[in-house]
Parts: sequence; C-alpha cells; structure tokens
Amino acid sequence: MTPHAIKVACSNCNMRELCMPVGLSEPELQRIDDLIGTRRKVKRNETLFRNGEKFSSLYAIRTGFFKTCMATEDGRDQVTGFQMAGEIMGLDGIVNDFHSCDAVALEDAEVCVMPFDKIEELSREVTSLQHHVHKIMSREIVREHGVMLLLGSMRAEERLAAFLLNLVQRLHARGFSQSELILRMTREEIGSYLGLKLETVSRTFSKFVEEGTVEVKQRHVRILDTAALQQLVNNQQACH
Amino acid sequence: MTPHAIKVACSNCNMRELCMPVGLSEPELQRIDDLIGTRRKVKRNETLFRNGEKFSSLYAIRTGFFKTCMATEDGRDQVTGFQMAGEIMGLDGIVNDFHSCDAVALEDAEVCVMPFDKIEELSREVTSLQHHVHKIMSREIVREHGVMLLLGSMRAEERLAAFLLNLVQRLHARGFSQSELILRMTREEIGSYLGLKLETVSRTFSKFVEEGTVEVKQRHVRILDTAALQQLVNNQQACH
DNA sequence: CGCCGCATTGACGTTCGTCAAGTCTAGTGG
DNA sequence: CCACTAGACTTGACGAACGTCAATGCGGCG
Repeated sequence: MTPHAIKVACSNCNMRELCMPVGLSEPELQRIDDLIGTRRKVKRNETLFRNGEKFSSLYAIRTGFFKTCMATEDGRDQVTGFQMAGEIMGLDGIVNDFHSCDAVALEDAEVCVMPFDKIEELSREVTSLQHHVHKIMSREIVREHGVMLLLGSMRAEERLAAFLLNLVQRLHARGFSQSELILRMTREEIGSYLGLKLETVSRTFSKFVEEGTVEVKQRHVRILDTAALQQLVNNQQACH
Repeated sequence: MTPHAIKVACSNCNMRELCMPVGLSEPELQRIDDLIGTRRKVKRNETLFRNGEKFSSLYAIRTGFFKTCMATEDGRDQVTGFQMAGEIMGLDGIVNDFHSCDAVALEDAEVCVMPFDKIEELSREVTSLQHHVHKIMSREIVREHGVMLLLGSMRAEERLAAFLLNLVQRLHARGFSQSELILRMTREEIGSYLGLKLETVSRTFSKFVEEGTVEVKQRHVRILDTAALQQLVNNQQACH
C-alpha cells in the first residue's frame, strides 16, 4: 500500500524487451523513463487496485504474478486473467475513470506505476509510444476473444490444455522452461478463469496424468507431451 | 465490396452523440470530419473484413447490424459480439496489423471507414480525440470482461436474460423501445455468443414465455417483465 | 404452391456440478 | 522433533443442466 519513491528507468530494466518500451529506439527509451513515477511493492494476497477505485495509472509488472477478477454482487468472483512480468494492468479503468476489477498479487510483486495522463501526454509526442499503447490495448482485446472462444465452446480438457500451453508459452518468452512450470494460483482460481469448478480442474489434471500427458505434483507441473495438449486445443471436433 | 467515394461529415451525422465524436467540441468536430475517408455499404451476409486480412482502418457503423466472429480451425465459429449503429469495429486488427476475426453484416449496413493512421495522426493533435480512442478500446475490454463473467459463471437462463437486457438497453440509447426488439441474428448465433446450443436458446425462450416474462414471435421479442430478467442476472445464487 | 431455412419440441446421453469424505502439505507450537 | 491444524487438493457417488439426435412446425420467397 505504501508507494516507494524509487526513481527507476525503463532503459536499463531487464523487462524492456517484453514491456512498455518494446520496439522503441534508444532516444525514445530515454523519454519513456519519465513515464514511471514510482514503483510499488505489493505483497502476496494484497490488491494493487480494486473495483470502484479511482483510475489514474497503468501498471507494468516488474516481478511477481497477479490475477485480475470481477466480483459479482452475490459474493463470487470471476478471474478474468493472470498477469506476469512485463504485462500491463489497469486498462479497464480508462473508460469510466474507475477500475472495474480487482488486481491481486498471487506472490510478492513489484510494479511500475505509470500515470495515465503522462502516457497520453508523451504518446502525443512519441509516435511509436502512441502506437505501442494502442497495440497493448488491442492485444488485450484479442486475448479476451480467445478466452471467450475457450469459455464458449471448449470442454474441460480442452480448456485446461489451452490454459497450460498459454502459461508455459508466456513463461518461455521470459526465459523459463518450455515444459515445467509452477502454478501460482489455486485450483479454484484456475477453475474460475476457465469457467469450471475446482473439482473438475483437479479431475482433469488427474486425467492428464493417467494419460501420461503431464506430471503434476501439487502446483508443480511438467508437460510431457506438448503435442497431445495442442491436439486437444485444435481438434475440438474429435468428440464426434 | 465496392468502396463508395461519398465524402461525409461527422459534424452532421445523426449518430454523433453515440459514435466517434462523443464529447468533442464544435471546432474539434470539424477536424474529425477529415477522419472519414469514405463510406462503405455492406449487404446482408457480406463481410466487412475477415480474419487474416490486412488491417488499415477502424469502422464506425452508420446503419445496420453486425456480428463479429472467430473461426476455429475445425470450421466452427464463435460469435464474439454484436454491433449496432454508432459502435466501432476493427480494434482487433491493431496488434498484428491483421484482423483476427470476421465482421459480418446481419442486415444491409453502411459504415464509415476511418484509416487508422489518420486516427493516430489526428489524436496526436486533438487531445480529446486521443482520450476518446482510449476510452473506446477500454470499453471494449470491459465489455469482454462482462462476457467472460457470463460465459464462466452463468446458467442458460441468466445468460439469455443478460443478453436481452443488454440488447434492449443499447437499442433504447438509440431511440428504440425499452421493451420491444427485433433480433437480427439466428438462434444459433445467439447460442454461439452465449456459449449455448441453439436448442437450449430456443428452450430458454420458451421458458421465459411460459413464465410470462417475454413474448416471442420468431425474431420479434417483447419484454413484459424487465425486473424478472434483471433478477435472474443478479441473483445467480438463487439456485441454492 | 412447394421448398428451404429457421425454429420448436421431445427423448435420451454426456459432461460437469454438487456434496461429502478423505489425503496431502506446509506452517505452528509444544 | 513431532503432533496438530488449516488450507489446498483428490476422489467418489449422485444429480442437474445442457448437448445431441431426430421429428415436426412455421413462414417467407421464388
């Protein structure tokens, strides 16, 4: 909750290949550094922002892992996404000047706070930043299209396969293994994201293990047969 | 398919209160007029753009009704949204410079073609346009969060109720009735959007009719008890 | 008038949710 | 060091919701 007044620079951040400054030239990078007002540490289970809070900034994840979720009036919540280092959060707040979901750290994390008025100001001058901001928002729209496809037309196995492949692919882009990963979220959170109950998630994991597709030991997952998972995601009609 | 070289102006469009120029001042409105290169007519069942096509423009709907859908590799497609007059299409294309979904007219339509490079150029100069573009993209992200919630945690009745209320609310903002609407899409398309099969959509309509909540005659729907539908959307836990 | 696409309805099957019991693990305190 | 506990996870039995398949109805259009 306490903003840290540590001045930092994108230009020497090790996430710069994956984060806000993607595709910017060296001089542009220098200007982007002004964007980041402060960094902020968020402990596990703490929220970065909440539904209803005033929107003022976007957040770039430096370290750690987040979930975003919408709370329904009746107390349940739907996880709308999982975010890792280099990804941007807070885009939901722009429309109404209020956040419409919660961002919760699933492990101790640190984010760069980017005041949105500064982003708009700077992207009026730096064309490539402007375009990059548009791309980030468009990417989120396309990602959500994918989730809609998943929720609207896939069966449990297909959903979990798509989820695992997506996670491991994003982790791989960050230098982690292509086949091993540690889940930062509970079965219930996975289920919420995938539109399934936690028991179904658990059973589906067990089924993958039986079939020799993955090894699962609590939150540690090793993918043994990527092709089999990929097959599930593509060949949705196999059930006929 | 044939672009019409009709020069038109936002400043005297009757959709200007709902479309691109929302919240712009009179002099700003003048400048926005330059945005619209051409208009384009799209006949029923024709596509405005397709998955894989090069992205160059956003489209504002002047008249008519569209669906956007993603085709899966195995031939099925998932409807990701329905769009009506004043709404913007094509945002999915910005990330990769290629469209990632199809836009299909469900009735004869006309759209304003807005070259995206012009939008970026102009929004570097007109601050309020810049902010408006950001809002439009953020609104789409929030809308999709809502769909994810619907697909991930609602039952068939709740989904259809939310769908009808959303449609009628948007139509009402355009001067149509609060209680009557004509569906421009088939049961199958509704089902695809809501993650249900067409038979389930049909049965759910029939159930609403039995309960006296709506009247349905083919594609003509009259909502008799808005509160009952609203109740369904909110009180998801009623099944306990 | 007859055809075709869309919609409705019924019977049946599958998938997933629900409820409940039981297991595993990490963290705590004696 | 080990017993204890709480939270997360697994597994089974059962039922509800929705999908599937198939027959039938309806309405618009050539």
